[in-house]
Amino acid sequence: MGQDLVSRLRADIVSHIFMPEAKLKFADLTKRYDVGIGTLREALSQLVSEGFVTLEAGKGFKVAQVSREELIEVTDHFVDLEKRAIADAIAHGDDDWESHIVAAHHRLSIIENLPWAQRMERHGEWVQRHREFHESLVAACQGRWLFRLRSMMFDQLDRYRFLSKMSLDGQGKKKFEEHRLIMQAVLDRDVAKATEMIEEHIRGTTEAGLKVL
Amino acid sequence: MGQDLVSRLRADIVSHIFMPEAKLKFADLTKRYDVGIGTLREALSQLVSEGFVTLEAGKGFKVAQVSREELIEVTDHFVDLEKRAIADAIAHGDDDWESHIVAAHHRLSIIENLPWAQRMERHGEWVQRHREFHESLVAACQGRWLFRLRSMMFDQLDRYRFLSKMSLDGQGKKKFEEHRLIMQAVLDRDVAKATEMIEEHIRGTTEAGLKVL
DNA sequence: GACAATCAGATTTTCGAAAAATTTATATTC
DNA sequence: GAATATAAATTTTTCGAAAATCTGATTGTC
Repeated sequence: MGQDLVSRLRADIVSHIFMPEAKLKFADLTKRYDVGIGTLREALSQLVSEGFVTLEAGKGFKVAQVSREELIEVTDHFVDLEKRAIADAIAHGDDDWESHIVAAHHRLSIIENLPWAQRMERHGEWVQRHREFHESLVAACQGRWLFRLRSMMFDQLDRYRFLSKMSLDGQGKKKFEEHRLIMQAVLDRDVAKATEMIEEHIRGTTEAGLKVL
Repeated sequence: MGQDLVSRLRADIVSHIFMPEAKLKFADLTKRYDVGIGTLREALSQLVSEGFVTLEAGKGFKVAQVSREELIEVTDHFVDLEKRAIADAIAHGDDDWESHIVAAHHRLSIIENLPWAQRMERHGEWVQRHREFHESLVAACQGRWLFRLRSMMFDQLDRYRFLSKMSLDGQGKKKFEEHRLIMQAVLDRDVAKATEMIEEHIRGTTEAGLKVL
């Protein structure tokens, strides 16, 4: 399915299998993903609007750059949007929303509790479950564009989260504890605490990323 | 060129040539725009990420809905982002930026000074020049994502601007004067006044749109 | 040697035909 | 007559060949 190809491409860009500014040639990609040129082109042009890929007319597709400046800006936008989305979700969330959060957190904690080496092996899964956990927190957000914009920024941060993975080694346990506390604050419907913790959580990761860039 | 097709499609959606929720069939579109299916698909999938079109797997493309709720939400996001972008642009803009604003305003005023009937005839051009004027105001904005997000919301508002066109009949002169005053405030580097005026300018149009929806 | 023109190879872009899927219409059964 | 199954028609989706474009090397000229 098409949407799945977009996700696979994005995942490969996020995990730096395709390095920033690398050329994305159709000849290579059709082999790697076993799809036709047209299908690929459609997926890539979607990633252009998402900001992961750039397209220069006649010169083809390239992986978008990463930079300190962008990381800082994206972090600021994400923190701002995420706080609002969390508040919105806490205001509107029901029992179903709560139980989905608990479930997503459990799935994430299974990987986060693994020994370091194993956790690294399953980094792709971690990214996925981490995304799902954070998304579950704001799933009850009523503002559709608020949700959309914050998800866009979250996806962008995923690229930098991978970079910070290296300088993050010792911090695994700390991040894990933060996830639990954020969940608790959200379930307690404590907007002030939840937003404050989220901000600290995100900015901490960004700090680590800035060290590598 | 591909990008141009995206613009033409967007313009036709904005101007309600394709009504909200209307099905976008390839058979029709290939004739209308005289391009192949693949090219069309690429353009449409870009409009999906922009939020103008929806895609249900296997069921094809449809024009995205419009609603009071969305208009209100998009307005709020746009006002917020535009104010920040204007402040950013005023902080960084140079002489070149200023002169582009004056030029864009002049081009817009040529159409806005036309008698009502003629102005309506050239509504497509007005939309384009109106976009260019507003974009020129924030062109010096350094935050690339701030610029991007605000442009996204501006494009969304274009859909509703068309709706408000009808209930706007008497207000043409007022809007024209507002554009001049906003330009003046920006050129004076008066952030407080510029942001205040922009907000009033936008919310006024949204009010008109809400009457129709 | 510096610069422009030319050409071959590689890459992107476009297109429409074939395959897959969905919807609509028709027939069959209870 | 309603419900289900079958067939036809419509529409979407995929794919790769052909056209257009770009890149880089080679040749020729000043």
